[in-house]
Amino acid sequence: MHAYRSHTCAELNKAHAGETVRLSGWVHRVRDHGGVLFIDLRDHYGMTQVLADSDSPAFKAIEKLKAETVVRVDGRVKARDASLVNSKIPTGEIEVYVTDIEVLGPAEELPLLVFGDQEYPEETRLTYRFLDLRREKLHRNMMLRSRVVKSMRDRMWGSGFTEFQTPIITASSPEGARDFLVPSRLHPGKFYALPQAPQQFKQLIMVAGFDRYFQIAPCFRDEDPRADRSPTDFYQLDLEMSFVEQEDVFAAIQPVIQGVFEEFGGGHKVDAVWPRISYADSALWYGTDKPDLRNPIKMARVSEHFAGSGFAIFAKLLEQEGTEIRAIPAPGGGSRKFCDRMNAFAQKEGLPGMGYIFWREAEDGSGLEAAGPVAKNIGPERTEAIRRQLGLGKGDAVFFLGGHPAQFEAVAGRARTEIGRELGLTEQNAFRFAWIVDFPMYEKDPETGKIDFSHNPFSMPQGGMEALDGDPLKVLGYQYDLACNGYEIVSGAIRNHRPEIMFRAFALAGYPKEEVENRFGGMVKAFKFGAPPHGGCAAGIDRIVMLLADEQNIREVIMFPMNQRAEDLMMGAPSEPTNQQMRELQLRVNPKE
RNA sequence: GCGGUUGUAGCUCAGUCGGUUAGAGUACCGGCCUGUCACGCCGGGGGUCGCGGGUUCGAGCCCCGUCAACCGCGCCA
Repeated sequence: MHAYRSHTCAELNKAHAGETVRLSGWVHRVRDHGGVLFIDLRDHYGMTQVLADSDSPAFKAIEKLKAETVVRVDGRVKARDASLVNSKIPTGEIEVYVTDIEVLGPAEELPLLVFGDQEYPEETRLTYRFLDLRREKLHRNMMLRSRVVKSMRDRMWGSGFTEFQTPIITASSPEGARDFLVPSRLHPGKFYALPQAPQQFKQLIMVAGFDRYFQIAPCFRDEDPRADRSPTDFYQLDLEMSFVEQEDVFAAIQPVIQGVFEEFGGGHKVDAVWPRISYADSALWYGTDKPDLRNPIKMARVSEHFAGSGFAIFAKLLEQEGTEIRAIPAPGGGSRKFCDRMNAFAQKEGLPGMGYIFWREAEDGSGLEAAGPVAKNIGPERTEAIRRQLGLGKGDAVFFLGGHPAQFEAVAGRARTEIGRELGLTEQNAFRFAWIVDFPMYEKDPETGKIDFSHNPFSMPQGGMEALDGDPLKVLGYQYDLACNGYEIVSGAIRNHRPEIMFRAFALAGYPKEEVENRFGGMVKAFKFGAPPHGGCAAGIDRIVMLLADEQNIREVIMFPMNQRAEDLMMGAPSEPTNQQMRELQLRVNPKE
């Protein structure tokens, strides 16, 4: 017989009754009844109840077992009496009467219990990640992740993509984030960088003529984390294609993403038609470039109704260059209490507040009445015009925000989310997708006035060279994101494969030709020797699994995540190097102060 | 770097208006129990109330500072 097991803990059923078997696993739970005791024995596959009574030679040893001890048991499969069947587990029709037991791995008192659904602080969970991973939820999440990655890989192969690996220790690549640097021993004072994405490599793979590439690629960024953003490193389904336009990339990736969401989305509705929304429209309608389209609320410009109106705050504001008044409709939000609560929300988010109007039945029974301070100030005609523009009626409300859009757009977006959620307007059990397109190539730093790339500098500007002769802030790129339920899950671009357009594009952002050649010399050189037009994208695997697992935090779908301060509490990273290491690298720590 | 929330037993939490010996559940230890599957019953050990200072006759509770964790902003696809 095998040293450890003849079956897994999920395998046995009535058909095995009478057989002598060997199982190994963790002691999940012990139920000691004195003369008879039960153990739920758990392994990766499932759970089997084993038991012993005082006649069993193993009884004495079993009595002493503690939770999470790893044991090997030998025993006889017993069909359970009909009244004793446990329908909750697949092995519930049988149990194993233990004749011999061996402790393979003893366990001390646990800092975190594996059974039950007790919640634990992240610090404990991360320090003892190996215990947390034994628990049902994380174990399930990691298995889901594994299957999602396999499904993506199969779908990519099925679509004619080939998989290649690119270097991890490489040169700095300007995706916009901070690089992780690795000191070079052979070249003291010089550093490698971990790739923020395999961006330049995959473009070079296209130049090398491979046509359709993909990779499940680790990406490294030295930035602060968020609940939906893993610090230090994360994984992307990275792909690149030659001789394609934007719509070709969409057509290639949509079946993969849609297929994965249909396969693993737990029956949630999955959009088959993904609208294209311009960056400008997305900002106006949703206050973000990653809108949650399950929420039907669409914001709108309503400046004209306030210009020269009796609502002095907004009327004055509109006299300034570049200001707007925007409205967030709130169907069903027509109560003073709700409006005040949302106003308080806006104030908490750092705005002076949101004016509002809501419509109710007039007290004298004469019909519709507009309530709220804004309605009084602007008068009935303007109020009615707003109501008509937004298609609102009795029981509905509308909130107003004014100023320079850049300053309130993001808060407006969060207020939209909050309103949709509070009023129950946001659809449940659905995944809603949209391509956000036409991103601006450049943005102006509000403080220094300096023009810089707003996203990836390697994107092809729409209109090519000629477009770069006009106002840089008006130039759009062939750059796109896929938004799903309020998360950005894919990002990509048609690349700029023409060196002369690249130099011009970088010059607009203030980078001289020499610097471009210096920093991206390898790629620029490659483009001089016959580069195909190409483009691609990368899908955030952690985020996709997070959505599929219905988790709010990305750490719930990563096997060994960092904490909020980018520390690995289990492995003790980062840690101090030895003196010897520092000497070899010819480095010295220069402390602050 | 900034803001919010939290910090009490191994773990999850309660702790009233500032008042006498800081509680519960769970885990752990001991005892009882032959049909449980979140087994049950009896008993026990376990506390720098994050840390430092202050106010007070008296602080887990109030004040100041500080540290840590998480969430958010900045940052970042």
